[in-house]
Amino acid sequence: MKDYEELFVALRRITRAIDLHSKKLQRETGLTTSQLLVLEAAVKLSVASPSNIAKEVQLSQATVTNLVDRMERNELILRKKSNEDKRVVEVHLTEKGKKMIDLAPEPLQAGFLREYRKLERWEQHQLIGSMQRIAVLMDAEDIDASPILTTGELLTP
Amino acid sequence: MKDYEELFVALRRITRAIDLHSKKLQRETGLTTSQLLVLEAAVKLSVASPSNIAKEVQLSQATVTNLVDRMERNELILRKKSNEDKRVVEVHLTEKGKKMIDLAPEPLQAGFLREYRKLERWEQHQLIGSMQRIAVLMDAEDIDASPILTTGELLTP
DNA sequence: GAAATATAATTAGAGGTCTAATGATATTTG
DNA sequence: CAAATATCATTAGACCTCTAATTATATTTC
Repeated sequence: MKDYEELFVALRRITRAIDLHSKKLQRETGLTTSQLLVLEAAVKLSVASPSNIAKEVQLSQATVTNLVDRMERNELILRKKSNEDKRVVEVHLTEKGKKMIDLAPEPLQAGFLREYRKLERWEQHQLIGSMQRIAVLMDAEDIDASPILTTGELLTP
Repeated sequence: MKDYEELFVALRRITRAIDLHSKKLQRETGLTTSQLLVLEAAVKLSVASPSNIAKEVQLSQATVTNLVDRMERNELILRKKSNEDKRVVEVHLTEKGKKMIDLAPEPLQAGFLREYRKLERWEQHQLIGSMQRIAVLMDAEDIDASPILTTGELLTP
């Protein structure tokens, strides 16, 4: 039993729960969690370009392009080239997109939120603090990350 | 600003950090985190069938089949039909697979583990406790999850 | 023992996510 | 101004993940 195993298992359970919720959201509303976040970011940002959205929601630019593609196909947003800078694409919500954002449920499980809101303020803060602490530790660069495998023969080309 | 937003952001950062680490692992060793977990489960379980592995690592059976496919292609494992029950497939490690499991790094960032191990025992337990609490809340059924959208017109067919 | 039901695994299809390569514009510099 | 360099977006190619449908084999039941 590795020393971090409990933590790892809990992390995986959470990750999976979030993913499953996203899929459920999609079945019920047609929008996944990521799409909803991008939609919200597009409203919030004064210049809703893919790169700005990517920064806002913490995804790569390529992933945002992918999500925007799908939402454009579903007529939730429109792409428009910027006049100032022709490299830049502006993402605009359609009427349908605006309706969607009003109607869409929260990106976290209703059951979870209900329970979370029952907690004392200090308990909520403790949870947030713990998660942020882990997030910071994980974001940190893997400074001493020298490749462990150097045999070559085991690597997939 | 929604009341749970900080928590949500931290969760997303963690999820992403884990994913990025998995991709880095793959570049360096050819194995993703999920593949490594499946490999370890196959060693650990007395009957290493896809369904048992799925239970062990908390993934769907279909996902495990997918991972096993890839690892079979990379000659890390072999499939063998069970003699007792012809529906059952047994996953066996090849020599290459065994070597791999010995050499593979931990499924969490080295930097994270180093910092984590520096924490006092009670701090580690607090982190684990918080994570488990969140995991439990999220796993719980969405009991009152009535579809919020019922207009139909907004649904993707 | 044959029909109905159940279980194991796989396949099909849809998303999500990333990096690396490419294409289109802008900006900088000799 | 023209060439070199930057930046923004998209495309290509991998992999992960899921649910629903399908296939093969077991088990149950009449």
